Amino acid sequence: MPELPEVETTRRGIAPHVVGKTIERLIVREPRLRWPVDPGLPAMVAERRIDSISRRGKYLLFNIGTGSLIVHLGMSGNLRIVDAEQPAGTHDHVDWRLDDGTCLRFSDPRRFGSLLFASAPLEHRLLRALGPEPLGDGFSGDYLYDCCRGRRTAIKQLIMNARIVVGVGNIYANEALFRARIHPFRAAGRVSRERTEHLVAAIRAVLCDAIEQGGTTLRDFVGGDGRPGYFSQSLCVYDRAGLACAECGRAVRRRVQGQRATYYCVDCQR
DNA sequence: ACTTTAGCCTGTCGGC
DNA sequence: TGCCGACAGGCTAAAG
Repeated sequence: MPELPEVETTRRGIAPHVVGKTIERLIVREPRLRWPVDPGLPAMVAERRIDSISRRGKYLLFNIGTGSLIVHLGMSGNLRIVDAEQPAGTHDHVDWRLDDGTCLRFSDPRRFGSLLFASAPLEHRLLRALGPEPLGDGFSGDYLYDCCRGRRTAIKQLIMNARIVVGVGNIYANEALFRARIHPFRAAGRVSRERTEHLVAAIRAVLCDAIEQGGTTLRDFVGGDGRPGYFSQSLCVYDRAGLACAECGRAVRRRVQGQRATYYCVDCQR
């Protein structure tokens, strides 16, 4: 499941193979993604040089002279460098054919991913209202504390809200709350100033650790080089219902919160 | 203004 | 062996 560390791992994996090269042809085999891919998109990017690949939250931006090609991996998407001769499989929806023969392939079984073009990507409807980057200066204990004021929503749901902070999905929200020893169901407005500081530090730490380990592979995530991520081995609570908490030994609890699984330690998290 | 819910998709897995 | 329902989940839009 691509969250920020997986997207960043992908970015780092593919950048050396595509930056500085020119898109000879963009092949869209399946336009039915999260939003239908604009039929005019291949023409808009053809013959353009990829100057850089940047990331905003979970979006990857292929910066070409006239704007950016925006890619979101959804929950099952991946981008890989493949041999152009390799036949496309059922879920290989898009190919970037580059001028030196390199082929970048977008594969996404569940088709929750997206592919769009914007001349000013940060002003695009989907990116405009995003909160600060969790690893940037805009995300601080003060900021998060301000966001929590008067909110009755659970702290876990608040940190997963991309308008508050980007890139924190279910896995890392669970892990960060465990590290910060905060109960996921606690009302955001009842988290102390000191604890929001800890939470910010925990979110940063868990994301950095995951990036260092190439992301988390649960079933099918692979980076741009096709290798899985190893952070799964470092998970303390996620997907560990019934197993012993690494801190106190008590069984990790699983509860459904807002349609998604929440894992936590009843003793360690308050 | 905030909070909740439905919906988009398909592969995988447990139960029968 | 095969069928079926539940589950996985980021994100938006609409409803409450």
